[in-house]
Amino acid sequence: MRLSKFFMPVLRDDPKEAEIVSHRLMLRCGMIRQETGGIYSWLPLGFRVLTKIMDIVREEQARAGGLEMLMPTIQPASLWRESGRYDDYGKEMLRITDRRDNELLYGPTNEEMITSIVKSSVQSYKDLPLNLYHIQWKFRDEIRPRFGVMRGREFLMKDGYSFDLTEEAGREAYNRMFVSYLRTFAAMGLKAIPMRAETGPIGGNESHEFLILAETGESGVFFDKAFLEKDWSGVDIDYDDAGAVAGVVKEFTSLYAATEDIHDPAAFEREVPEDRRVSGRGIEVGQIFFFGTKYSKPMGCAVQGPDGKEVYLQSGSYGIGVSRLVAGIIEASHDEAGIIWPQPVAPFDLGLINLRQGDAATDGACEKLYEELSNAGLDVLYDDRSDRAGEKFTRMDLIGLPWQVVIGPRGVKSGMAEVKNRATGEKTDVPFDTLTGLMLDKCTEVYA
RNA sequence: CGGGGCGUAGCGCAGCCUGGUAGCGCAUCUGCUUUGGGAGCAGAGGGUCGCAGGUUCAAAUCCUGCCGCCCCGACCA
Repeated sequence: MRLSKFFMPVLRDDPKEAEIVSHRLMLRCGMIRQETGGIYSWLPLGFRVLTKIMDIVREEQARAGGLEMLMPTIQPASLWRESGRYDDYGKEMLRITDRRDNELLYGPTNEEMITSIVKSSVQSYKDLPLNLYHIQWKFRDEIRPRFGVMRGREFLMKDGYSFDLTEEAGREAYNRMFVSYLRTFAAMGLKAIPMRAETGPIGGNESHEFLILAETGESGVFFDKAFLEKDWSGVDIDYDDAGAVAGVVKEFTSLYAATEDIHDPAAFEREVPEDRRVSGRGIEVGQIFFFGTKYSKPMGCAVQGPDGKEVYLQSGSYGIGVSRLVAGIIEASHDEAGIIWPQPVAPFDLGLINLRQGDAATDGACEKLYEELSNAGLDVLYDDRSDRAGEKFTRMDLIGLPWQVVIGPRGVKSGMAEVKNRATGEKTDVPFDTLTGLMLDKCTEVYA
């Protein structure tokens, strides 16, 4: 992508409404634009990151047996009356009336709808297990939306639902999602610590929240230092091996980790040696629930078992805050100059900077490299604008692509490009003819 | 919902107290000179001063009502 043809309205000054760093940087980079309180447009740069995150979610869901589908944003109120949540949900639910006076709502989550779908289409235990998910916009009319897309009213969420015949099978489904979440966040370059959680309005008997550490996080967290020492990328798993899956879950849940809501100081002190106790702040990026028959029973979602008897399905639900992750990743990965994208979610693999746009030799070298890098399959943002060098450097640092390839008249003379690692700031001179190979290696390295 | 703050050009702000018909920086456009970490000079364009009433010869400025946004708290992916 040529910057001259891209839409990336970068702001030179900090917008006054943005307090926290991710919100500020997202606005400054031209990733998002607020339309009204807690509701945002995603501009091309931001949308690219959102898409990268969705790609990773889809890949890991597929691996763990999740089937993607798409349910609507608007739901009939009748569905929610069946589960009894229409009245429980309160003002957070946006209620709408259509022209025929039908009561509708903008979905804050989809347990009812998915249960209804499964109920109407699944009659036999032979059709189980099922694990269905979608990535769809949700609306929760928060009392106080804030911090940009971190706590928006409209937000993009991956929500998945499992249906099993027995409680044991349901718990195995929960475990598979637990492990897949570890993998999903790790694939984005994050360490998301699973913490025992309250079930809230979703209900149920078991739940874990996944939190990434960030100073600006909304939740206070307490956990065993061992989490920081773990190698998340090493969670390679055979999802068909229930014992192995349960082993990973046990490994992660046997260590103390809790948010302030349910933190038990006595247990913390008992279970974790003093020098290993860590407290800090975290951002919740995912939550999983196992709630058994909480929805299947009131909604009559049952199948015939092998013995011919009707059995209510055992369910869980599994959410990932996709749009929140964009902000969460920035909170976890930035410096004074701007964002530092982990490679897997970066909007582009690298930025190519032409320091002297209009100079025939420099333009020629840049065009050639741009073509070469692109043909190699890399996603390149080519800064071909005629701005001054300083502005280009500052802007590229701000948007935080993992690698910068800098080409100016000096380098063209010596046949060298300067390659800068955004995270470390390290700069290396690389001959033009080996550049593409090197960048291809760098950009496709498994994220560690 | 309680408490605090803010709405003036694309962005950041001054002007308001003490009414006299709108200004600064950056950005934008044109030209020339520059060009390896947010250039210089010269010129130009751009604003129903959040909205609606009221007071006044005259309102960005004073009064009333409304709307929107941000921050702190109780709730949440």
